[in-house]
This record gives sequence, C-alpha cells and structure tokens, in this order.
Amino acid sequence: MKYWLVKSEPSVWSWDQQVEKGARGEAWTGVRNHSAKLNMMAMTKGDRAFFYHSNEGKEIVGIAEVIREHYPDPTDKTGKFVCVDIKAVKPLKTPVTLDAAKKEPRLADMALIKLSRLSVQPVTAGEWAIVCRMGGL
DNA sequence: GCCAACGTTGGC
DNA sequence: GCCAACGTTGGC
Repeated sequence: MKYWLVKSEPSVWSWDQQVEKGARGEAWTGVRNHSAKLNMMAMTKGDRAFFYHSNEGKEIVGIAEVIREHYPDPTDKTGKFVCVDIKAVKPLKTPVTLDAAKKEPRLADMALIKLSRLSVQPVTAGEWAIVCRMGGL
C-alpha cells in the first residue's frame, strides 16, 4: 500500500463533506498541476491518503482511501487532467497542524513542508506512522 | 527555446 | 491582504 496526502480548502471541499459521502466516496477533481497529476496516476485502489485542510485550519484532519483509480477529470475541458475517487476512512483523534509537523524533526522532509504548493503529494511509510501517532491513532 | 510577465496557491 | 514560490503563457 502507498501513502499520500491531498489538500483541500475547507471552504471548497471539507473533510465533513467527504464524511457525508460515506462509502461511495467522491471524485477528487480540479487538480490542474502536472506533478499532482502524476501522483494521482500512481495511486492504486486501497492506497491511503491524509486529508489536509489548507488556508483554514492548516491541519491534517483525517484519513481517506482511494476507491477508484485515475480516470479523466470530468471538470477538465481540455481532457488533460485526471481525478480519482476517495472515501473518508476515519478522522484523526487530534488534527495534526502544519505547525506541529514543522516542529517534528523527523517530518522535516515531508512534501507538505518542502513543497507547500503541491496539492497531491506522496507520503513515506515512516512519515505516515509518525503523523498517525501525533494524531492519536 | 529562452525568458519576462502574469496568474495562482497557500502560509503568514 | 501581502508576498514568496512556482507554474504557465506568449513574444521574440
């Protein structure tokens, strides 16, 4: 299994909205960046992803699972970009803030910190375990 | 194919 | 609301 992190502004699409969708999940659309696209194309069913709230909150709030592998993004008229479907799995007991991640030396190389503008990023197994522990799981 | 101008993201 | 980082666009 691979690990990822996806970002969303809660005013556009929040964790709560994702939870409401339940097991059917929701298409993760609107990504218009080629690095992020390549990451989505590398996702396989069953991969896990942290759900991060950018701008408001600036914290990792939950864990989601890839339930459908990449396909053309219906919101992209050019046909160049792709999306995946994800469903909410469970919230972190304690959200892990960007600030807290920055203060953890073992997370210094996380894409969240080094590549702050990348909206779909890979997470290593080590980083995944550390963030889960910080989040109370 | 270079690079300046411009737009967007996202932390602060 | 500002601005740094970065991606994209378009003139040459």
